[in-house]
Formats: sequence, C-alpha cells, structure tokens
Amino acid sequence: MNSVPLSQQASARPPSGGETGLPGYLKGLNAEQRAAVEATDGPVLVLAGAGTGKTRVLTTRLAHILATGRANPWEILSVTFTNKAAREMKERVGAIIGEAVEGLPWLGTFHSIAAQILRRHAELVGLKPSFTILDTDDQLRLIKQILQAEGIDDKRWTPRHLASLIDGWKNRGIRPEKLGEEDRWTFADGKADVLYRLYQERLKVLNACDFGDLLLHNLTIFTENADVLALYHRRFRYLLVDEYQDTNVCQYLWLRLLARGSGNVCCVGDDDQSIYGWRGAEVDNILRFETDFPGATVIRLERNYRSTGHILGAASGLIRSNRSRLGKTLWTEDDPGEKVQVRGLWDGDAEARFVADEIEAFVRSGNQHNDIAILVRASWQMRAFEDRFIMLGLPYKVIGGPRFFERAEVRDAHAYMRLVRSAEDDLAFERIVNVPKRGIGETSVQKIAAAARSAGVSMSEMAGLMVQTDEIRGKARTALQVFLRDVERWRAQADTMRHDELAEIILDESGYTAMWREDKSPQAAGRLDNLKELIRSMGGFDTLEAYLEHVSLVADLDQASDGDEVSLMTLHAAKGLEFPLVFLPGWEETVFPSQRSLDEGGTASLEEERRLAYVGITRARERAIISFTANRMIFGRWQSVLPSRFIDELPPEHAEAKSETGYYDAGPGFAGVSEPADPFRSAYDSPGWKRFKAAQESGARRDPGVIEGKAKLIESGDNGAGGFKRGDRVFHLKFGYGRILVADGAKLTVAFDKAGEKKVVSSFVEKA
DNA sequence: CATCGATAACTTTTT
DNA sequence: GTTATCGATG
Repeated sequence: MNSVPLSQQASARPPSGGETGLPGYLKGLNAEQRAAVEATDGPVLVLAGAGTGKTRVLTTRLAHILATGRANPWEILSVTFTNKAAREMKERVGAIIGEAVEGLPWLGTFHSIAAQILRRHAELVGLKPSFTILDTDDQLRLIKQILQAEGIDDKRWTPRHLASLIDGWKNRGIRPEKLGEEDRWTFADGKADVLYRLYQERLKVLNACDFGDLLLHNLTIFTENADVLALYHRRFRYLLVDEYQDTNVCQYLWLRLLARGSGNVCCVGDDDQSIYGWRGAEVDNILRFETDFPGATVIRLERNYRSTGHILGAASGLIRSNRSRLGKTLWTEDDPGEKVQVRGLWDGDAEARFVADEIEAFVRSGNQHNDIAILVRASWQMRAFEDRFIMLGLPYKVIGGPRFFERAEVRDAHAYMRLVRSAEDDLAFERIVNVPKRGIGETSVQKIAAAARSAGVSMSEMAGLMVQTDEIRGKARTALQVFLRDVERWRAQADTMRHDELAEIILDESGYTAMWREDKSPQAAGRLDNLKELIRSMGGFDTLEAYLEHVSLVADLDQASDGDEVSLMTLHAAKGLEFPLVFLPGWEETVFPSQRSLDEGGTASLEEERRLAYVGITRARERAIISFTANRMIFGRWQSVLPSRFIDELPPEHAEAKSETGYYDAGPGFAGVSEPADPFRSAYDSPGWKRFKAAQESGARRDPGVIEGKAKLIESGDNGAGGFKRGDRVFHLKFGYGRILVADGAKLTVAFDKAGEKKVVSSFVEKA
C-alpha cells in the first residue's frame, strides 16, 4: 500500500561487521540490535527510536528464533498494526530465511489475527463462523436505525457520536453490561447502556460484528473458555508485537492473556512516536511495560542510521518538552548536515509557491521527485499544494487519502455481492434496492424494514412476501419484483460461475454500470475505472468470501508506486517512511497543534501533537524545511494565525530561520534572535500592513479584474501549442469538464463547469 | 418518488 | 470552501 520504493524505506545501515562464525543474519547488527535479537526468552521491551533499525531487528529476531529451532513457523504470533508492516515483515523474513513464508500463518495485523481466531470459535459469542465484518458506514446506518427506533433525536445525538463512544468502550474492553454508571449519561440522557446493548443485539441478529468486536469477542472467548485459551497457550511459543505504543487497552489485555502461556513476549515500540491516542491507543501500555511484565529486559536502540545530526538535534530538542516519556537520546555518527530550516510566509498560497520553488530547485540540482515528501497535519492542507503542482505540472502523488474500498461505488458493488451471497444481509439490501434508481423509495423501504423486523425475518424475505400483497403498489411493486427476481437469478449462477465473472454480470444486469456511464459528473469516469479495478482485484482471490474478508480487513489496495513523484501525505501516514527532503508546512497554532488538541484533552493531547511533530522531523534524512504562514483560510474564512509553539521549542543550534523577503525574520523568541520590540508581530497585527500585503501578494489571484485583463491580452495572441486552443472543450481528472479561455503554450487557463477558473498544464487535460 | 435548491455543519488523524 | 441533509416543487 502506498509504498515508496524499498530503497527509501526505513533501513538500517549498520557498520559492516567483522565477526566470523556467526550466522549471516546477525552480521552487521550493532551491539544493542544484536542483544534485542538474541534475548529470545521472557518478556522483552525494545525501545526503538526513529531510524534505529527497528524493522530489521524485528525480522532478524523472527529469523533467529526459526533458524535456531526454538519454534516452528506456526508457533510464533507476530502482530502489527498495518497490513503494510505485516507484508514488509513477511517479505524481509522470507529474504533472510530464504524460503516462502506462507508458513507464518500467525503473522498479521491485530484485526486480521483476531478475525481468524474469532471465525474458529464464533459460536462461543453467539455468531456463526460466516459472520460479516461491518465497516464504519454500515455501523453508522445501523446506529441511526436504532436511534430512530428508540425515538431519539438523531440531530441532537448523532449516530456518529454514539459510534465513537461505542468504539471507545470497545477499545477499552468494556462490554454493555460492564458499562459504568457515569458512562451511561454520556449519551441521550442516560440511555447509552441501553443503546449499546441494542446495537450489540442487532449485530448478533445480523450475524455481524464491527471492528472493535473482533478483539473484544476474542477477549470474551478467552476469559470465559479456559480450554480455548489453553489451546492458544500451547500453540504460541513466541509473541512479537510491533508498534507497541499504539496498542489500546483491549489489545493489551488480549496480549497479556496470550502471553501468559509461554511468557515469551517481545514488544517493540517507541513512546515518542505514539500518535494514535485519539483512537484509543494508550501510551501508558508501553510506559508501564516493566511493571506489567516483571523481570522484563529493556533494550534501547538509540543509534540512528537515518538522519543528519542537526535533524536529530532539532527533533530531540523538541520532544524534550514532553513530560510523559521513557526518555531516549538518539545519536548518529553521520555529519551534522544542514540545520533545519524555518520559513515564514504570508499565506497558504505563498507557502505552496515556496515549497514548489524549493522542489524545483532541488530537482534541478540532480535529485528525484521521489526523494521529497510534504507532510501535513490534516488532509485539507493538501489542496493548496495540489493546486499549485497541477498548475506547474509538477508530478505528485497523494499517499493515504480517500480509500479505495470505502468509495461509494465500491461499497455498492460489495453490497450487491453480499446480498447475492446471503439473503439475510439487510444492510446490503437496504443499500442497493434503489441503486440505481428503480422507483423504490424511502417509504417502501421503511415499510419493508418495519414488517421484516416485527416478523423476525430478513428484508429480502419480507419483500418477497409483500410484492404478492397490496402492501406495495404500482411502480415500486413491479420494480421490486424485477429486482428480487434478478437477485434470485444471480444467486443461482453463483454456484457455477467464477465470482469475478459473476460480479461483472451483476453490475451490468443491475444497471449499476450503466448508471455511472450515463452520469456526466467529473468523477464518473473514475468510478467506472474503480469498478473495473474491483473486478480485477477479485480475480486474485479463490472465493468471494476470501475476497470480502480481505476488503474488510485491509484498508487499501496496493498503489502502483512507479513514477517519479513528490509524496504528499499526512503526518500519520508518514510514520515508518523516510525521505532525503521533507517539507513540514502549516506549523501554526490552531493548525498544528490542532485546534481540537488545544480545546480538549489537556496536556496529553498536546504532547501527542508534539510527538507528531517529532515523527515529522525524523522522517527527513538530509533536509527538513518547516514553514508557517501569517494568514490561513480556515472554513473558508481568512484568519491571521501565529507560528506554532513547536517552532519556539526547536533548539536554535539545530534550526535556523531563513528569510528572503525581509518582512519576516524570526518568530517570537525563535532561534535566540531576541527582538525585544517584536517588530514582526506588531507589523503583522497592523491592519495597514495587512491591506498592503494583501494587495501586493495576492492581487492577481483575488482580484478578478486583473485576471481578466491579462487573459484578454493573451487571448488575442490566440492559440498555443499542444493542439489546444481557446474555446476547446477539455476534460480534467480532478476538475472535470471545462472550456479553454487562454492557451499559452502548454499553460492553459480553463473555465471548468464545476471547479471554476483554473490554470493547468495541457498534459493534465484531454480533449472532451 | 425524484429533483433541485437552500442551509447548516463541518474537517484531524484510521485498523 | 465543501459536502450532507432537508424541504419544497414537479
């Protein structure tokens, strides 16, 4: 997923070892790394700082246990957080051992392993082994239905809110009956426990569970069935946990139960890189490790093989402001390199221009776009960069972003398949009875739902009954008849046909593909491509079940990682990656640290923001460039903003403010530049200055008169190269259809139907 | 029952 | 600035 070529991924570059008589895989590890590999028995905590060769230690350790015959591949439980990490580990262990690692059946993410276990013992928690795993979307719709059924105002108490509460409880291992008195009152005037229970009951009826249930059900099974737990105690002789700082309470309890068997549990992590507190991760888990597992060996990896001295110095200085941490001191033998740069800009557009200019200069001096990443706090910040890059024709890719399996068209297609596979799947039924529009409206669906629920049968079944009565009339009735008959037919075909072929037929015959083909919106083409991609990726699985399991546990499809492109992503998505040049824009109070972290959560959440900053800086190998602006458009409104406190916390000896324009020199107190009068601040606050800068900086963009003036001038020069000329209709992947206003060589000014007037490079559009 | 327009609510971060 | 939702109209 989203990967950068291997050469760019975290990789230790230890000194070449001169040891002889050692197994090859141990050579080249430094003393601490080797200790971490060889401490196989008992509880071990490896505190692996950024860039200290964590993945290498983990994979070598696994290889070591196998190579020394301490355990068979199926006796090792290795858990990671992301599928990417799991995949990488499989690959690297395979490379060391030199054979296929299909034999590591218990290497995977927490969720995929929990799902595996749950499928084997589903009956113990009242599910059938074929249970479906709901995604957030299904979950929300289910909760909404429950709220409506209970007569709760779903505006005042949003499904989203309840979903996040339930999620939080599950993360902490709390089942409905154990919900505390005070938690009850967190939602709908004391009804929280009732709603939580109803939700769980409804899941059971649907033979489904949500993400949090995967682990929570495991916990229930283990605590209530000693024999089952004993089975896994016997099975797992070694436990290996990656990114331990990201575990939540439920995952921690799960691990503790399993570790009670062999006692050989090795957790690798970095408390300074704990950035998932908002979804239940407990830094405490790693901070408490030594008390939780008495007699634990703790090994610190502090030698960094990734970044220059200044980058490490800046990052270390920053993270020192955090109070709750175990404390590590990263060091390197590399050059100090160049200081971390800090740049102040006027607004977001200026920042994007600055970054793009720096990128072009960097590439001109012989570097690759692939060597560069821009890391932002939140995805809305990406827009300014994308706009600029599109205009310049600068190649870039967004890592993370909207995910394939969560796209509406993909989920619709899945719903069709789910319904064909199982008539019981009410959520799937509801989702697509009327997609594409068949004339079966809200009222009909509600009628079916109500009747089905009171009769205790599935909606499909109830619909089948109702078309034979006068319950539903007219257009809706015939449409429903046709729909049910179609589903029946597909279901009959399912036995004799490959599942990907069938999927194609379903999408065709249901009119779903046609719906998008007739859609003229800019995204329609992309959606059709996604459907094609979906069919293609289904082909890679033996059964429909295997495919559906995959999509519910894997967040994304592998992105083709070819092409020389700048990477644009959030700080969260950047964890584990590294780049020679890293841009860290948007370092302003309320943006980073985010408003939310300032409003709620107190010190803990501010410290998490700081860790995020730390993660950002430590992604850089050679250069890190931090920037902030004086004005930022937030919610479509211009606000003047202050430089982030994190900038003040950078040690002056490792960071420097660079300024060319002269209107900004240094942030308040930054870099030891003491400016008692603080001219910068006062200048910024002066309205006159603002008006002046606003006029000067952004006149061209914000004043339509200027643009038109320029446009007219060039227009008279008429057509440009590339076969595009004024008046041509064009299509752009992001902006949709539009008409060319100005063609100036490869630079086009296009009035897009939806997106408005944009400047783009001709290679980004095609004739419509 | 569907379509269009207005309005309100909103943005972290994701297995 | 956008996207989801709601209400009035065809």
